[in-house]
Amino acid sequence: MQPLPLSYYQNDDVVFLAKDLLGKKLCTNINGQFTSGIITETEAYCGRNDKACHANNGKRTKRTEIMFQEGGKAYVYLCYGIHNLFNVTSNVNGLADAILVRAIQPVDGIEIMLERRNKSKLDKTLSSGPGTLSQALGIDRNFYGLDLTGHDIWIENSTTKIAHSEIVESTRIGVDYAGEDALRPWRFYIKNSIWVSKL
DNA sequence: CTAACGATTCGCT
DNA sequence: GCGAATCGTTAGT
Repeated sequence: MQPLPLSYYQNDDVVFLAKDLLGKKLCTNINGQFTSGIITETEAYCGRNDKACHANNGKRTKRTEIMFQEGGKAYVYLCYGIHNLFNVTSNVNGLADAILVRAIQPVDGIEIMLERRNKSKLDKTLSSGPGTLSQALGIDRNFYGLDLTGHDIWIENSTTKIAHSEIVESTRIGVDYAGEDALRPWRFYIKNSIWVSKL
């Protein structure tokens, strides 16, 4: 399967993309260790008029800079001093949109992921949460700015097609500081999946 | 330079 | 269910 092309990420509708990414396969290849999982939960962050977004209203800092570049890159940042959170950037140069991937269903390299997570058996705690899925896939801040059409990290279509009726929407997690923008229904996950951070 | 804080997780009660 | 862990980023002095 081919990585999704650059054009896929240039879409100006970040909410559409957040939903469309559900069911697709997120893959990493680190020193020959191939791991992947089906994206089961996402959140949309828009660079305009969304106080939950780090790059809201043109807030350019060293950290947010990558979101202003053309879409299709990895935005990884450290949260609570402990966790690496992985986002897909989208839209065209100058418009800072991103999709946070919050959970995956493990597919390839499960033994490798268990080892990275210091776990012995496979259950939802392996990769259902934005910090834990990054650890399972080996994503850290070295991935900041990496091209998602390259060979280290990429996203590809899978045989799993998610019908619109199979998508549950809710408010985003942990963004209470965003005031009324915290009420936007911009979190999406696959109905009936156990690979979700929180019901 | 300093201080406050976070798009979370884990372990303990 | 609750609180600690833990450090880079950010904005302000």
